[in-house]
Amino acid sequence: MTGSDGIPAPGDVPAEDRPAVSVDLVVLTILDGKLQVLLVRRRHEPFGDMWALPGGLVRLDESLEAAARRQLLRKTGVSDIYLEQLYTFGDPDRDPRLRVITVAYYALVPVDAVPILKTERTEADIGWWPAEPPMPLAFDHGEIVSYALCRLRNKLDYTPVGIELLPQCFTLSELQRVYEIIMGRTMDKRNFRKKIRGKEWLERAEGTRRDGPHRPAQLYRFVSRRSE
Amino acid sequence: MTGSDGIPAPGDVPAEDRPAVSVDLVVLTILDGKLQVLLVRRRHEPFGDMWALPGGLVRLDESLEAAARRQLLRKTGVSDIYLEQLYTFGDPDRDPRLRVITVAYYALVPVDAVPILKTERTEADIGWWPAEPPMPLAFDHGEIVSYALCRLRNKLDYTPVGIELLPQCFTLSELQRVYEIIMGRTMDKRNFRKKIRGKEWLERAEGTRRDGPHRPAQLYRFVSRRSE
DNA sequence: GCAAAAGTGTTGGCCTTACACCCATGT
DNA sequence: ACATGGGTGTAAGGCCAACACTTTTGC
Repeated sequence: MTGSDGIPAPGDVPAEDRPAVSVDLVVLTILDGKLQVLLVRRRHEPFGDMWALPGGLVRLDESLEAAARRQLLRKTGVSDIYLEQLYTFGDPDRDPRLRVITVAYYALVPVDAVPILKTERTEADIGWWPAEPPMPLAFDHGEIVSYALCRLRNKLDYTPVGIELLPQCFTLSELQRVYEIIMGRTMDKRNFRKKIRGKEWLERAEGTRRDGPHRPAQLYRFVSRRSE
Repeated sequence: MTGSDGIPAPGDVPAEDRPAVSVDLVVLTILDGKLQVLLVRRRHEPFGDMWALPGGLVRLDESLEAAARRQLLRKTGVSDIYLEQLYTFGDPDRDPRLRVITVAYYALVPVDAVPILKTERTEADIGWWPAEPPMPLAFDHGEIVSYALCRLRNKLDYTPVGIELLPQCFTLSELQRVYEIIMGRTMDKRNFRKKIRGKEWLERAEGTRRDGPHRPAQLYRFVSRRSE
């Protein structure tokens, strides 16, 4: 069956003329005062021994987001996390073996929510690497990471994205540090507090954090988050 | 060859286990004082006789954007137009026949740049339809159109998107009308002019437009656009 | 008592909004 | 002359950036 306009219906295209479709994940966290991205080491050609984004092929019966969550769970053990579709990269030459179109997602995880990866990476084949400056990655994954960082920064202007990088309770200074790390610049403490106090997504939690020879800090919490 | 993590390399997946990949286009214009979207009438099941977004399968050797431009050229005869990737829709059930993942793009065209479509649609199988209120469309195309409108409105806040809907020379009133139509609300003439005058992407053109029993309007132009 | 981070207000500039009248032309 | 859209300024309020000192604790 062919459309009246000469365009074949999808089912008429031989399956071998179809590209493969994958998802790739830019999983970001804050570690050592820097944005870090989760990478896996490739074991095979092409790009053997290079670092790459975690990802994998989309199964025929799962949605794109489900595929992304499956990869995330497999690599990090975390589920129920902030995940957003980023962009779809489909340059015909991005994989030298065959045509692979990849739908990129990005995820933000509090570093202490990823138990497996809290240890230093030694020579394991998965680990956190600084998101900047860009390092050479397999395929077009460097470009995908840049794109994710760009999106994250824009998004921070109008949504409480920093939320996802902190544990349930946190101090305002910790939140400010997250913002500073993402934006790559320092901010004024009073202005920062003025801006975010009054946001509807923030509320005081009970208790304080005392973690040093100084005044304890009031704890805060995000309203209506996972586990509420 | 199988990855050390048990994940098959893309080439190891039988081609028949791959989804089909298409692009769909949300081509928007302003016509009759409304945002209108270009639709084609389906001639076959499923969704026979319903209206749908123009689109088609991605060829193995072309990039996603190239596929989108090819479809755009085929349906409208226009090339060299503003085109942006929107989102990728991949619900397993979005096409009842087989798994089709579609990468949606949106495009903005000045209505008078689409010669074929300036006529009313009669009973042709392609034509402009008001983008709002939403009408029932084939597949998940209604959702895609909503998404495009949402994106367009957000984008208008910080980029001169309205550009793409106007001919090369235009009056400030015409530009304001574009903004009003996109945003769905009226704006104050003096404030509007204050805001956009001083934008670096706008410059006065020579001449005026006199098209009625009233004062002629100064023409403006966008800097560094196609044909410059 | 001192080191270290927590906490707190005011001011000036800029941007956004609201608002009303005269101008140039065609008929 | 009049009808029609083109064109212009000002004042008030809100938002953002700059800026310095006191408080509470552990040692």
